[in-house]
Amino acid sequence: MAHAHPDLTKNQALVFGKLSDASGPLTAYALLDNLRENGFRAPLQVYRALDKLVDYGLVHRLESLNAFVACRHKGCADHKTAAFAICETCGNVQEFSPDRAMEDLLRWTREQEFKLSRTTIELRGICRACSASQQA
Amino acid sequence: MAHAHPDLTKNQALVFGKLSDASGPLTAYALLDNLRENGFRAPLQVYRALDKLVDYGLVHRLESLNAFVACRHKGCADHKTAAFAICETCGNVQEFSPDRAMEDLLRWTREQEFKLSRTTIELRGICRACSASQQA
DNA sequence: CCCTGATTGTTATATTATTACTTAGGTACT
DNA sequence: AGTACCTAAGTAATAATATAACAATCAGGG
Repeated sequence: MAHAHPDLTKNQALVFGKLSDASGPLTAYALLDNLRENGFRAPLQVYRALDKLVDYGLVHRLESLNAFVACRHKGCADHKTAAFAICETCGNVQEFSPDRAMEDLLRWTREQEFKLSRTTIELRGICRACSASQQA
Repeated sequence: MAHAHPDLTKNQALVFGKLSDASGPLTAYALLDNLRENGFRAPLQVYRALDKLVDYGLVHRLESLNAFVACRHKGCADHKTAAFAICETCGNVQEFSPDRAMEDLLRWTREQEFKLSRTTIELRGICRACSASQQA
């Protein structure tokens, strides 16, 4: 996990731990409930930690779910080109790196002289496993 | 505006009208406030209309803003490949159609056998006009 | 007329996120 | 030690976004 980021504070480490252990995305309030036994009492404790973790590139926000996932994608802190495929049946999220697509988007931003700060790419649909089990 | 969609109901037409007249994205509650003089009283009136309009492809939801824009992109109801560049300084939103990028994403979905239902592509940054005026 | 289905209206509530202010901990300098 | 400064953390209140549940209305077909 050789990411370039400062040491995490106590709350950041707790939130990152929960997200890393989770099998899928968690909402801020799900994190809060999971962390009450660790002394969390208020939403802001979660949101503040999430802000930093997203800054550091350790966590991604899924805009279309209002939820958060730990980054599984080596090096994504570097180039910020993560995309997500979200299964609407099982809720699983797969992170991938659509390099060609990003090239095209970057070409557009250069042509338009748009100074890109971040990119959201989220695909919604049904994953292979769910399609397979559905067609029974 | 030759889109293929059923006739709009009264509320749908009101909401679509406001969005078409607007210079940028509007939130559901901004729409509600704008439509009080037209008899709107409750959020659901807006949300229900928006659901249909998004279905019909007349309106896009901007996930990263929790806001909605009328579609400016001819034919987007057909292939659902709209992308948005959102200026964080002036709030303007530009819709475009990143065909190459979508090809790459579709290739990925085929490889993964992921049944795509919808795609969100949103770029955040600073538009040309705002960069130009900033550097004064 | 009566049934049906779609739309709309209304109230209440759930979910997500932020503002404002306070308290605590560390570091650097004197 | 003292204090000035900065970051993190705690707390309370509230704002902003979205949905559930149910009642009323309206149009068309038999």
